[in-house]
Amino acid sequence: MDTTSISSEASRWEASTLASELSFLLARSNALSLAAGNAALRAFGLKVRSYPVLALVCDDLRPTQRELADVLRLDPSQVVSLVDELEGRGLIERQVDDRDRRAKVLVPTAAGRALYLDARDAVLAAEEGPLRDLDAAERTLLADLLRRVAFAPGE
Amino acid sequence: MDTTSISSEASRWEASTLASELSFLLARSNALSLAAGNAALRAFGLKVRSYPVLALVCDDLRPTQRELADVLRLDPSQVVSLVDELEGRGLIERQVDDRDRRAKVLVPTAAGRALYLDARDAVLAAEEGPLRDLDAAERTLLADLLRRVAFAPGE
DNA sequence: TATTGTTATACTCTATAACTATA
DNA sequence: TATAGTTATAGAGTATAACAATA
Repeated sequence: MDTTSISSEASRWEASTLASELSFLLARSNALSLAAGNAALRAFGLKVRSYPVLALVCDDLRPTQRELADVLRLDPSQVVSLVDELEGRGLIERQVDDRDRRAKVLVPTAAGRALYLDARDAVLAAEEGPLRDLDAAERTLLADLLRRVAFAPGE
Repeated sequence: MDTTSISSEASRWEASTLASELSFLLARSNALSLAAGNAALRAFGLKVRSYPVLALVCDDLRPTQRELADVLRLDPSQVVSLVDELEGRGLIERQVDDRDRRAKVLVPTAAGRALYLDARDAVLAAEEGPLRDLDAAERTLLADLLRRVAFAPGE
C-alpha cells in the first residue's frame, strides 16, 4: 500500500516545527474561525468585530464602552464606531451611567435582542466547520483550556 | 468571608454567554498571543506576520510562495512583500524551481538560520505569558486539539 | 486555459494623540 | 490629576483585479 498517496499535503506543514508552537496553532485556528464567522454573520449585517459587542450587550451585562474595549481588546475609539453603527441600526442604546456621568452603559433594544438570537444560532452553526473533527467532550475540553488562556490573571 | 472581593472583574465576562463560544475564546486567546509574540519579535526586526515565513523556510521545507500563502492563510500578494522584506535583509533567498519555472522555492541563508533560532527561543518564551496557568500536560493537550482544528481536512 | 508570482489599488483594521466632560 | 468617551489621522493589514511568464 502506498502510504504517500494517503498522507495529505497538509501533513507537510502539520509536522513542521512551526506547527508545534501554540501561537501558530492559535493564529491559524482563529483565522479559520474568523472566516467562517464572518460568512455566517454577513446575512445579519454583522461582522466578527460587531457581533461580540451586540452579544455582551444582549446578555444584559450592561457594559460600559470602556469595559467592552477591555474584554474585546479593542481601542476605546474603535468601540465608539462599533457602538455608533449598532445604535444607528437601532439594535442597542447608550445610557448615561447615573453613578458616573462620564460613562455610557449599553443596553439592547427589542430589535437588537431578536437579531442577536438569530445571529448567535448562525455563529454556533458556523463553528461546526472548524470543529467538525472534535466530539462534544473534546470541544468542552478545548473551551475550558482556551478560557484559562483567554482569561489568564494578569492579562 | 467576602467572596465578591475575591472574584476578579474578569469573571463577569468569563461567565458570559459570549465566553462559551469557541470563536470568541479563540479570538481573545489569539489576541493575547499576538501581542506577546510581537513584543518578543521586535528585538529581531520581525513580526508575527514575518516570523512564520522565516520559520517554515528555515525548517528546510523548501516551500514555494504559493504554499506559504495557503498554510499561513495569506494572499499571494502579501507573501510577495513579506518575502521581499526577508530577502532584502539577507535572511532568505528565492530560487526558481527547476521542475516548474513559474514557482519560486524559498531557502534560508546562514544569517537567516541564526536569526530564526534566536527568534524562536524568544517566541517560545513569550508564549509562557498566556499559557502560564497550564501545566505541561495541559499545553500538549491544547496543542493537539488546536492542531486538529487548524488542520481540519477540507479547510 | 490555468497557475505562479507580481504590481497596483482600495478597503478595513489598528494605534496614537488630542480634546471635552466629568470625576 | 485622572478617566470615559470622542474625534482625527496615519499606519498596518487585507482583499481584489489585472498582468507577464510558464505550464
